[in-house]
Amino acid sequence: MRIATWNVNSMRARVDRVVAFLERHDVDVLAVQETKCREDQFPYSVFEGTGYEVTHHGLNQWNGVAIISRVGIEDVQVGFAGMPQWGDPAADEARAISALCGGVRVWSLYVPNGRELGDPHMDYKLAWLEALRTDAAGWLADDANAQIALMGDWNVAPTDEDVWSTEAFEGKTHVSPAERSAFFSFNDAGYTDVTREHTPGPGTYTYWDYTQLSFPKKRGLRIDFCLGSPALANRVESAMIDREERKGKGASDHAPVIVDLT
DNA sequence: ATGCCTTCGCTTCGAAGA
Repeated sequence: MRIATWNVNSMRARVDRVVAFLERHDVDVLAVQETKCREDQFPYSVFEGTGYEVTHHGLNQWNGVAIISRVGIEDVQVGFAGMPQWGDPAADEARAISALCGGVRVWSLYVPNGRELGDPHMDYKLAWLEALRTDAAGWLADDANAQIALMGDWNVAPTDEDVWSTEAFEGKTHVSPAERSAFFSFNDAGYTDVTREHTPGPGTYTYWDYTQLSFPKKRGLRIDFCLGSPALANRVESAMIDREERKGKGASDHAPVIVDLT
């Protein structure tokens, strides 16, 4: 089985690329982030006849997460227990959706950006990760053999190797000790990044800013990951980042990450 | 070995992205 995650930066603007990507790589399950649309705006009709089912959660033009699967979509869950809220008045954001796909509990996660160190959005980001970690630890406590894939845009570059320039990111979000600690705390909860050993760095990224020729200049970040429970990690045969998808007109600023399971 | 930012909704510029 082949699973993948991709921050598409608008499903409506990118739907043709998404369908082509699924076909080109023979993907079974795709976790999508930043659909940037409401339910009534999601291009469901494009997926009719492709053999894929879709579940989507979107509230407005921001965020939005979906799962596209041809191996079934069962027991859909929107958000997670204790998920922090944002805004005034505080409200849930569309940053997490989950479904059972071919025996794997697949999560599509869009971790809050953080914006700036010291910004309230950074507190929100850290609280969001902490709440998710607590929940995710509980899922394994309930069933140590569960196959769980925490896939998405984590908005954290876990190591210095995951940033094109540590100097350029001095004092910036995505690389702070607090964010990296929050990311690695998932290891203590029983989840490991299943992609890195198959996509070694340095210079291996999943995101390149649209501005200043970041992609051709190889100025990127590695921030999109699949964290697997022990039972899922044991099934991982390989992983790859589809850099080709970042090229050309109409590309997302993120590249898809693909994981092959036995 | 790719191309100088893109998306959305609408105060057609501003907010958000990272």
